[in-house]
Amino acid sequence: MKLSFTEENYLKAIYHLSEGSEDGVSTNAIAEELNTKAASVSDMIRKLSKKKVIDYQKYRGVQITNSGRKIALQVIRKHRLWEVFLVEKLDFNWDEVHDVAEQLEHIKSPVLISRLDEFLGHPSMDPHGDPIPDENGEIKVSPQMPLSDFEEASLGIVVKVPDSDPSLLRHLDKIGMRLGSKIRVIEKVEFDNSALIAIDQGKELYLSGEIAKNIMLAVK
Amino acid sequence: MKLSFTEENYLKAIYHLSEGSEDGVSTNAIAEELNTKAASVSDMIRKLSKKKVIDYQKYRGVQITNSGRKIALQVIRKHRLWEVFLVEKLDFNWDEVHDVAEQLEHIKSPVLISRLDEFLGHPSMDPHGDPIPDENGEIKVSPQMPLSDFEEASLGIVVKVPDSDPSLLRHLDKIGMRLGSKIRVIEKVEFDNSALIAIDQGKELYLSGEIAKNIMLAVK
DNA sequence: ATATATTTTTAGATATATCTAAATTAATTT
DNA sequence: AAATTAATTTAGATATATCTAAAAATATAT
Repeated sequence: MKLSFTEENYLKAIYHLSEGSEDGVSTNAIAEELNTKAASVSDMIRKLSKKKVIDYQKYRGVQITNSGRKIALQVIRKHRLWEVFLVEKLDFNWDEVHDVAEQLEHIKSPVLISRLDEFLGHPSMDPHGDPIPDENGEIKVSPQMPLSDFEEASLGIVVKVPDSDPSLLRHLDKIGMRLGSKIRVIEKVEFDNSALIAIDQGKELYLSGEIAKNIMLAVK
Repeated sequence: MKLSFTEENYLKAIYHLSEGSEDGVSTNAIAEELNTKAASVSDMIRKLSKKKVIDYQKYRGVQITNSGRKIALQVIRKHRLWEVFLVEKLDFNWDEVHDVAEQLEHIKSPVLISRLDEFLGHPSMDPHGDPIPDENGEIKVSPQMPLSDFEEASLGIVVKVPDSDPSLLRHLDKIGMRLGSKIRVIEKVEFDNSALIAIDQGKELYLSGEIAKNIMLAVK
């Protein structure tokens, strides 16, 4: 199955949007995710449906098929392996890799990715803590929960952060939060869902609810 | 100046075809180089001309401009650096890298290439002996001549081989010829332009004229 | 259950990159 | 210099990926 650059991006978006919910993915949701218009999405949905990578009934949203999921996971695998390469080998910061990986993930080569995987030592996660699917599309997910759902006086380890927002990642750099950081949730502010935390036993600081819900901590 | 994937490929082809000759590059020559039709080339030539990367007068062929040459050389720089990466870091053979590099050369990232260049130790040539232009598009060329032009009983070092023909490269592997190989031209056969040679003081063998004219040897 | 709002699809355009076939221009031969 | 051949361009299609505006279907509110 050969998909174009654009088709791969649609499929990836549909995969991400269908994670953690059984419902079909709506046209509008896809349009928003890809910064395009619902009309364009309708067209593309028809194409992808014809290629059997999604199931689609008019006005009922789409569901990714097994073969579609497999393709999406291979694209995601490539994206995350390239991110590891950029950070580990080329000294990119974690906020600089997303856009470049968005391009690199579409390079077509049967051998390139397996060789890259080997060169990098078969990493299990990318620089933001997202798991890297194996050649068969299998993913190992560790149990985790957003910082915002942790209770007062609880402890956790940062295992995942959003990968596509450089400004958030630079802010995390500034406050010294990285993968593996030990977080103590000291106090939760009901008014705005912000939280007072300490990072690696350091200075205490407030984290907005918006950030807190995007930081995933390991659940033992 | 932003060029599309396809525009970059046209410009690269025009650059290669205009090397070593002052004449304009013909529409047909470009079409053949890119395995497309003259009609398509005519369309693209108009576009590139409007962008001032080539000079063009109807029916008179095209000349690459300074700004066009600069862009072409940056694409070539990327292509060759990626080839070095694939061979040096990912253990690709020299006959496997061309097609992948054709894709990788179009990745747009201001920092990626300078970091890659540094990671690779600022290499001066690619796996086939082609020089890698620097950030300013400067190329250092060593004096060289095709094996076919060497006289009987002369000696030379292999400094360059064609990059885009895997079958030739695999053949060179088989006969043990690589960059740096010492070549002794023992005898030249007038009938078919083949040559009897010895590689690295090894066994003697005949090389067809077709191959001999594609192998570049250093001139003292 | 009817009216209103929202979502989704269709219809019709635009832009890129390609093609074939026909027309035009240039080059070559006699 | 006219005829022939070759090269190049134009005209008109096709396929992809996108858009806006209008129509149709579904969901929500009263």
